[in-house]
Amino acid sequence: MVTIRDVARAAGVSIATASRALHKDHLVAQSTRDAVRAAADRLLYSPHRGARSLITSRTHTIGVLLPDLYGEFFSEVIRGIEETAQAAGYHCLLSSARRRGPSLEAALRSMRGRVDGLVLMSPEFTGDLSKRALPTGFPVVLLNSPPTDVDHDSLTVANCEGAQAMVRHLAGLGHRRIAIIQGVGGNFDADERLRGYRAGLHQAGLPFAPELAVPGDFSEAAGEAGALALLASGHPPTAIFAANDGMAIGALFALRNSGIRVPEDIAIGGFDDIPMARYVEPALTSVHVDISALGSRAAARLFSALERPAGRDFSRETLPTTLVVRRSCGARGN
Amino acid sequence: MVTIRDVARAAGVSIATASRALHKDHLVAQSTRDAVRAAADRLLYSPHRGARSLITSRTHTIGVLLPDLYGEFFSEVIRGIEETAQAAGYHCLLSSARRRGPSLEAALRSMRGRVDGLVLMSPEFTGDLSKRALPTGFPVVLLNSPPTDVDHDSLTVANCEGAQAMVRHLAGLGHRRIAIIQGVGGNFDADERLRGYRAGLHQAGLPFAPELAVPGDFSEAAGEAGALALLASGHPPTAIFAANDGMAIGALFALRNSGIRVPEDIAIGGFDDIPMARYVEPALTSVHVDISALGSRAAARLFSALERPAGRDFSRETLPTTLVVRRSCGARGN
DNA sequence: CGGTACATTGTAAACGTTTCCAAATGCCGT
DNA sequence: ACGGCATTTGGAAACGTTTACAATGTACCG
Repeated sequence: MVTIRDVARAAGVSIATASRALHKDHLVAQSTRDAVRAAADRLLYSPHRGARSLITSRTHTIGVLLPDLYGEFFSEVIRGIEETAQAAGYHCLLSSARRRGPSLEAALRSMRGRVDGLVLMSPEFTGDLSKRALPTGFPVVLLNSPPTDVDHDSLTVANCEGAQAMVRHLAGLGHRRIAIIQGVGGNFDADERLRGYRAGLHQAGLPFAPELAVPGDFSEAAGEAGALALLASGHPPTAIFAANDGMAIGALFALRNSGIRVPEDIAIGGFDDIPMARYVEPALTSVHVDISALGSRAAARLFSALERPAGRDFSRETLPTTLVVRRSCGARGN
Repeated sequence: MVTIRDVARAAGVSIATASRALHKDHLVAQSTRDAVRAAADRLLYSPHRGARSLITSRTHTIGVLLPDLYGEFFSEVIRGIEETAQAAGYHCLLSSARRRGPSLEAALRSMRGRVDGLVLMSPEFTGDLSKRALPTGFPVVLLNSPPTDVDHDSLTVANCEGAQAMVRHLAGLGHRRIAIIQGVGGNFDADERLRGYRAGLHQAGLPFAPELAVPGDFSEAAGEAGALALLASGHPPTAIFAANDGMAIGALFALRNSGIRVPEDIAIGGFDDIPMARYVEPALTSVHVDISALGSRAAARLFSALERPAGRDFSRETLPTTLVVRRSCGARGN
């Protein structure tokens, strides 16, 4: 492993000069700079980032901690983050913490000294563990976390509004029995989408019927199960709002297998508008979220926080959602 | 930022003792060990990994370098890698290098001193740059790379066999004009699948017709375009083999929009069997690859290489593929 | 009671960088 | 000719760890 010491020796200078020649150009003579650069190239030198970070206390790496890695949603978030990070000259240390609590805390602590900041998506984040798990003042951008935490930047999508728009749209098509397949309880996104669902019902003058709100966990399998449960309930709904596209696609699958036509017999709407949504049959009506932009913006926010280290006020931004009407909801013209 | 020095002072011992108390249990008295641990807990100490890696020359991090981050395939690979890494106490440094050449080389070099080893998926990897970009002897596991490189472990899927099985299956259903929507040229997976396609044709006694081999790039959009091109060609095929599921789904979409029934008018087969394959309509016949296991095994292989540092012989393993018959190919019973 | 072995602890070097500070060199103005 | 300044360089400290080695104390054995 070739170190800067080897480069210095090869170029016939001290390691201090070698170090300077490799970045701070103006402090070193042109000729020695060239010599050092040449030597470095020849020896295929590349600096040991760990050692550098020790002295500069900058790792040029951000941590990315997600609740899970399955599915297009997280995939797109990661893509957005990584793209922005790479453009800014940063690396991404990726980790998934399946549940909160000690596991999340341990994951956070194990990142110390490895990352300059953190993008943390934890819809179940309660805000209390940051004190224990993170050095105070450590730059963190929270993704889709409850608004209880005011000590960090945070980025959310307009869950409630989006869900409400979806339900309003379905009601506008004449549906009076609109079911929801929920996300997992205690999850901020899930709760907000449920809230939007209820608000939409209320706005349309429809009652909230508990038997039309079935549980789920954002997986395709849960969508299947949810749809089947609704069918089995004797008095099925005429429209189903799934709290994410994965479940909507699972529901679509289950209905098709049960001989139910979508949208003629039952209309379906999803949430997130993952890339796959437009390709399924029938194409899925969904609440569009610019997922990769969510990641992108989170990373960008983090980098700007890394520039202005302290004394800044934390912001909370909500990304807008838009209803994307496709065939699965049965609106005419699609 | 609390260092081991603070912990030592708080516990009233030297930093050496503090360090020892935190892992090498047997070299320190029980009482002091407890005292140090208590102090560390109280101060929320967690060691600076960069500093530690400097002396141990172990980062407990592996680099993951993928050609792209879009789509379920990469997403599943990442999931498999991360899961295994986490179980082994390792972190993942994720990066995407859109093309080979300087960008890939730079990405590799920028990882020096940050990672203990590397999982590198580069289907266009030519093997020559490893000398320049990587220290010799640096543990690397290649994913889906051409077999030209014998200096590294490598993991591949049975591309050729899988494609061949698919074509054989389609031919067995009576199809005589079987088209392929190819992957991007120069890509190892793409080339192998094309080779399997030709072998399958040959085996079925069918000629290779150049006009039935349209280009693609593994994206849904390419699948759409490919299918439309085949339709526009005056004499369309009766079956289409898309070199991955993304393109197959795109093709499905295009055919549906063109009023072509699948599988009645045209049969379709894909490759990879991404999770979404079974949910589309009609469910997609595909060549199953255990994608997350691919990532998992790559990581496991890397870890075992990290144990036995040198002098080992490099292995090349090929993951088997199995044909999964669903409705899109028109086989009876599905 | 002296010596040896062991258990426990501390001192200091090392890892590969960056950067502060001082030293060396050459140039200029007076 | 000489002091002062600018430019370029090197020595050495520092970052937070781990660990080889030395030092201390204690117990046991003869």
